[in-house]
Amino acid sequence: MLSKKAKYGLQAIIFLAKEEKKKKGPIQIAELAKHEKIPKKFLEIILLEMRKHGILHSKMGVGGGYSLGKSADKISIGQIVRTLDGPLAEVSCVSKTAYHKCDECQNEKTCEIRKVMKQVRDSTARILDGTSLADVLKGKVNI
Amino acid sequence: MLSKKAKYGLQAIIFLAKEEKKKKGPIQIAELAKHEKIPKKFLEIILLEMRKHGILHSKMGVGGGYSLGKSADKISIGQIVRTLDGPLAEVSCVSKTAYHKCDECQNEKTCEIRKVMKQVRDSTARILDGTSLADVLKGKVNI
DNA sequence: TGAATAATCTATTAGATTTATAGAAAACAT
DNA sequence: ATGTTTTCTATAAATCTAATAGATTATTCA
Repeated sequence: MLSKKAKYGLQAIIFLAKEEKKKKGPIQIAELAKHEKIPKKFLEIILLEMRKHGILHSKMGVGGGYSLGKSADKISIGQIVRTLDGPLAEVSCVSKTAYHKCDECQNEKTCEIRKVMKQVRDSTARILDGTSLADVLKGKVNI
Repeated sequence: MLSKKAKYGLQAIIFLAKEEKKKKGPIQIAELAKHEKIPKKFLEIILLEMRKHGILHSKMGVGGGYSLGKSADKISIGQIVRTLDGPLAEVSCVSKTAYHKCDECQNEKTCEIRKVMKQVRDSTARILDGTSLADVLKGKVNI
């Protein structure tokens, strides 16, 4: 399950992307928190984390606030989820961004659990890395 | 990420399925724990949970132990993971087995996060529900 | 230069979840 | 009856999640 952190983060960045389109300047944490009904102090942590990963850009002081760190078609949902919730993989031995051997593992080459979970990771990554914020805004994501 | 519980459970049931093929009788928790290097008391809980879901069968007393609750081709990896770790879905509003509205949600119909996460759930479910223990034993799962 | 604004940093915390462990009770075979 | 094996109840340490509080730093503008 996605954590609240990831959900809040997705809500927030989608809002920022929408505002960006309207050519408004940066949005302040307080406004964002109020609009999306997210606890302000918690949102601070979330935004900061995304900024440190280059997904967002911030500016202090008067007229400051948060805006996208790159164009919406360059930010994938996969990047956002990884930043806030860690690797997509269900077992660390199939993670591309944070590989390490499972402690329980006897033999990675023959592990059948690994094979199944690799399929899951790959299909998840294909979807999440293949969907950008811009796609989401355009409603390009179909059910 | 899969919990240790789910990993241990998968290891254990794969071992049971292999032993079943050899026409041995039921396997005792102690033996299973030793063979798979799983803390015995923790394994008890895990096996019991799978038994209560009909995935495993148990017998008390001398000559007792655990065996599969149905044939290996009728047990999917999806069932096992759901039993031990809960729903596959990343957000509860796209879960088939445990649907409920997200608390943060303003409008489920238009939620773009939901649309992406529904794709992820569906592809994950397709893989995990489409892979049986029998497939795993046959090495039918390809990387 | 100084006041106001807004992000950033440090620290703490309540509560939930995960990963176990201990011991007693119930079921079963011989 | 006795030993074997699962099952139930209870507890606990460690970690993670979600959040809050307060001080600090950077920036703008008058």
